[in-house]
Amino acid sequence: MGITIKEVAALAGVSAATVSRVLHNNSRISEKTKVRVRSAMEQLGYVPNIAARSLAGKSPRTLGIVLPNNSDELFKNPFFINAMRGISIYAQVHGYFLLYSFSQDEEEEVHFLDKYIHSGWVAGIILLTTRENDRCVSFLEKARFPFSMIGRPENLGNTLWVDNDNFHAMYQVVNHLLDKGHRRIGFVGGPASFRVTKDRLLGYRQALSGRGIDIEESLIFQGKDFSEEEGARGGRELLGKGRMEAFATTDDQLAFGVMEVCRKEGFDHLAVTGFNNTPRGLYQTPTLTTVDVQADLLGRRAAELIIDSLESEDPRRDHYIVETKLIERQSSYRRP
Amino acid sequence: MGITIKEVAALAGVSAATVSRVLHNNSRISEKTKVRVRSAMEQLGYVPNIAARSLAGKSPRTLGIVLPNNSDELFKNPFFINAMRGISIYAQVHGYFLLYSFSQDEEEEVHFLDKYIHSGWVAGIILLTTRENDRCVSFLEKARFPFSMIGRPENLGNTLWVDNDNFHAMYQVVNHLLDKGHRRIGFVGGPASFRVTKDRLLGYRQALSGRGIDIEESLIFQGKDFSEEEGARGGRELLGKGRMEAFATTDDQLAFGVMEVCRKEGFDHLAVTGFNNTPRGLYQTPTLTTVDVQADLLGRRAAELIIDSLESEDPRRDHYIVETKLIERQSSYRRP
DNA sequence: CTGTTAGCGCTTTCAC
DNA sequence: GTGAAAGCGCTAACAG
Repeated sequence: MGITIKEVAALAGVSAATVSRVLHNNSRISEKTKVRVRSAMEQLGYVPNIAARSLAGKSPRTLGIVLPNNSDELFKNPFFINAMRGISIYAQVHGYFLLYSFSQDEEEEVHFLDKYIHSGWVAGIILLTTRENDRCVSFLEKARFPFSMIGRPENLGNTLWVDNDNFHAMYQVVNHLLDKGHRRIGFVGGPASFRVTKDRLLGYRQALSGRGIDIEESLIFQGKDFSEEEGARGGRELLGKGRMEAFATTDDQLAFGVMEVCRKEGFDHLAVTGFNNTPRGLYQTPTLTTVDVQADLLGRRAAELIIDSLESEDPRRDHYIVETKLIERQSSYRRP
Repeated sequence: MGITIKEVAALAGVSAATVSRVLHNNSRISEKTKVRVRSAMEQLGYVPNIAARSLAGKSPRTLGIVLPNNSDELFKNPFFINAMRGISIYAQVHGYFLLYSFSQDEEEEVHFLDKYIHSGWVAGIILLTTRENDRCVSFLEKARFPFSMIGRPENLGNTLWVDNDNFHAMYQVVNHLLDKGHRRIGFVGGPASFRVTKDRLLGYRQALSGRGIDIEESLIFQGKDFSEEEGARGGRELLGKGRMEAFATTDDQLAFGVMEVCRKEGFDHLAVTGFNNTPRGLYQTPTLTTVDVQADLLGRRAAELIIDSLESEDPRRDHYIVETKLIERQSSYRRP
């Protein structure tokens, strides 16, 4: 397999225990031996055997990540891969490995978590999405296993989380639409059970009432998922409610669906906005105004939270709010 | 952490060794005890500690995957995430965990492999891409560490690999273009050092000469990478070579670049084809004819090869050729 | 068929 | 400051 601690010890002329101490930067070890041991490790290309370390009671320095597999959202939306990359960057610097798996549904997710936890393979978990009454969250809390999550938890106990200010993001979007002169603005969101949907809906409501505009409940559509099809369904439904001016959606896929319907029905001048800044938005006509949620930064922060909490006894923070960026493109502007 | 083998043994009234034997389906163990042990495991919710198992000389049942981080190809092209999912599906069934990391460049890739190997954390590696004189391949071969790869290796010793028939795929594309009546067809490829580029170029050559068409070397462009910008550069260059009719590219991103240039220069009737079937191709005008390489199946097969070789002494196969699918859309048809 | 025992590589008391 | 020794949970001879 590889060089063991004993071989390093032999070359450096010390005991295995000493090598282990050098490895962990133990304070009471002479500079001289430190140097000697380090050069021995260097020479032999020593890499600690993680299994042994983990067995001996140390953290395996590995994080588990569960990816959803439902829908093709995963592939059309670079959110997850970006988040994974963000996680990877921080994990790398801190010497953590990353384990992943795709799951079909919530039950399977919990199943994976169970395996992760009891296998002794991982020190902590990162959850990339959050539902209402998320079984993963409750499972991890019950097991008292360290984790951090993207998305704000229902009741923040000691939970580590990172999220956008979804309320504010949508508030900003709707105000942007209002600034551009649109008044009768519909809301096309994903499942009502998702916290993001709720927060964004709230932002929508506040933005309108903040400008003294009455909210028409019939202009609020919440789909079964975040797909283009649901977007189309929502768009069609709202177009049936009389003269529309704009659609604030909670996802680019939904927005694409709405745009498609508008095109077909001859309303291609209506404003539409999305969320997530997927590449395709750039190639629509008109180009899609959207919100960049900074998935990589969300991932990085989530990694930061869990790793810091694993490493230090009194971690400095338990959450981060990651800024969103409104990407103003053509689709939100007033067009003839 | 969790239930240990001893606790299971105690409950079942046997020794730890027996439990271990049941775990591994050892033949000479009585049905009765098997049942008893299994129910004990069930009751306690026993999950083997992988670190201990791995330390005791068993395979850690974990695979390492190195993802490229260069360029944003990773995010625009769902190839990798699809391949990862394919891998995950097979790995899951066979009880394998998956480790991943993103790397900046070849050097870092090798660095990761080194860590993977010597950490004792992984039993095998899957490489998702292959360059010419790939340092990862040579590194793994030298270390005699089990791996499988997507892409055909330079010299297939015992290497496990899976690939499309890239020659045939491009051969098919070019014949399709010829069938549609195009004659003066340019080639816009990625870096010449990649095997895929070579194979596809060969397919291009063969298809033309097979129809008795002279190959103009000046119509062959090979870019620095697979980006849209390089595609545009290639497109511009070829448009300077006189009247073109079609462009066979080796990647959708390249194709998008070519289409953009054609549009700008007033040649939007020229045919263009891509590779990889990225979602954006559907939303181009005209919609992009492309080749689906079945990334998920490539991944699944790669996992199959490495896991099978790890599990059995005489694995049945050392490679798979995964079929490609020509997706005929508007961009390859003759337009006024 | 099943139990006993040694040992995988590392960390961690406990001595010195 | 450093070494010796025990032990983490599991597997694999070796006995019986």
